[in-house]
Amino acid sequence: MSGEKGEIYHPDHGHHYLFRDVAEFYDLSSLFSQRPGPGTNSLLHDLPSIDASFPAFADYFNGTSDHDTVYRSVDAPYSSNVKKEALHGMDHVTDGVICNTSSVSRADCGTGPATPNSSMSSSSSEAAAIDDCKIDSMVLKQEGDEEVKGEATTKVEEGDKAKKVNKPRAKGEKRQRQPRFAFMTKSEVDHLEDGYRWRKYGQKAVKNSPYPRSYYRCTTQKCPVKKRVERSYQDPTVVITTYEGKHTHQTPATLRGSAHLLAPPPPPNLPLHMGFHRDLLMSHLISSSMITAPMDVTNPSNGMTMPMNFPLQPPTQSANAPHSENQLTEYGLLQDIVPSLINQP
DNA sequence: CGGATTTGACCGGCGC
DNA sequence: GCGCCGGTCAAATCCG
Repeated sequence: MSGEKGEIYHPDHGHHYLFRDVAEFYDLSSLFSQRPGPGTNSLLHDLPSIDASFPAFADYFNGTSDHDTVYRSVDAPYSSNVKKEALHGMDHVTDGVICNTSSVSRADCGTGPATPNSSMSSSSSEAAAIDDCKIDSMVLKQEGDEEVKGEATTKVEEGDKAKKVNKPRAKGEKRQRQPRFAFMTKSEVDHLEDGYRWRKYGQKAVKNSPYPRSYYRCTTQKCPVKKRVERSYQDPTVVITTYEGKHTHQTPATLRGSAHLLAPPPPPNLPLHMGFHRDLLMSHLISSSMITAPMDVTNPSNGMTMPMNFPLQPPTQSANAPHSENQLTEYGLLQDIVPSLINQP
């Protein structure tokens, strides 16, 4: 494992949680599967910069995960390794995830047809969006879950105040904010295809940013999921996509109008609900992990507000190359990396 | 013509 | 209390 890395960022707290390889990513993603009830999970509560009540990582997409957690904070010095090690005892990463994801990712970012196994590939548009490999990087960003944060939440960040609706509501009734999860993606396209169908319902100018924020709703009936898309004013090449809520349906975008493109169900050894989000995340992860490292470290205005002086593997060759070259080399790198992912123990 | 997008208005929370 | 601002609504418009 070399060179793969990424971040999970908690904007409320201003901390990034780094992972250096895919194994660590899954450890990290496990973090988001921690959905402790009140009074549980004291280990996580002890950690300096992450909320123990994060909803399941996977839940933002299509289901739940069974992972447990390990992570790292950039701000909090890596000395949190102590806790990390303590948390390692909780790990029980699900098997089979990486393998399937990798194949999907390769297909999604390759030039050939997507693998039929991929739920991502089921949407021609999204496949195209990812196929062109405009997505250079990604940061995973957790915005917290007010519903489960409870007392642990002390302050809600700007933009995290999804609380009002114009529809009349019962007296004193507050809108319950759904769990949120945000990606920071280096991409030329604002609205990244993610396998679901979205309807834009609003656009607002963002304070202190020249770029507007767009609001989307999942078009699936009764699905409460929304997402916001905006560009980072610090780095216009970075798109911040924030998901809110949890899809109530299993099948992504292909539900409508493209039944012929529907991917076959995932292999029986994989939970159905793991299909899409895993594919998406990993496709992003893989592309980003190979490309963004040097930029993240050297470019202070790339949309990440945190210093990037974390210990990382040396950049890949593409990492030092200009973006265009990155995009060119990504295919090969991606294909190179896939076997290593598959072979993860 | 139906669905998606645009865009100005409106609502409500929050800070001062 | 007031103004700012994020989020949403909904009519108008666009588009396939």
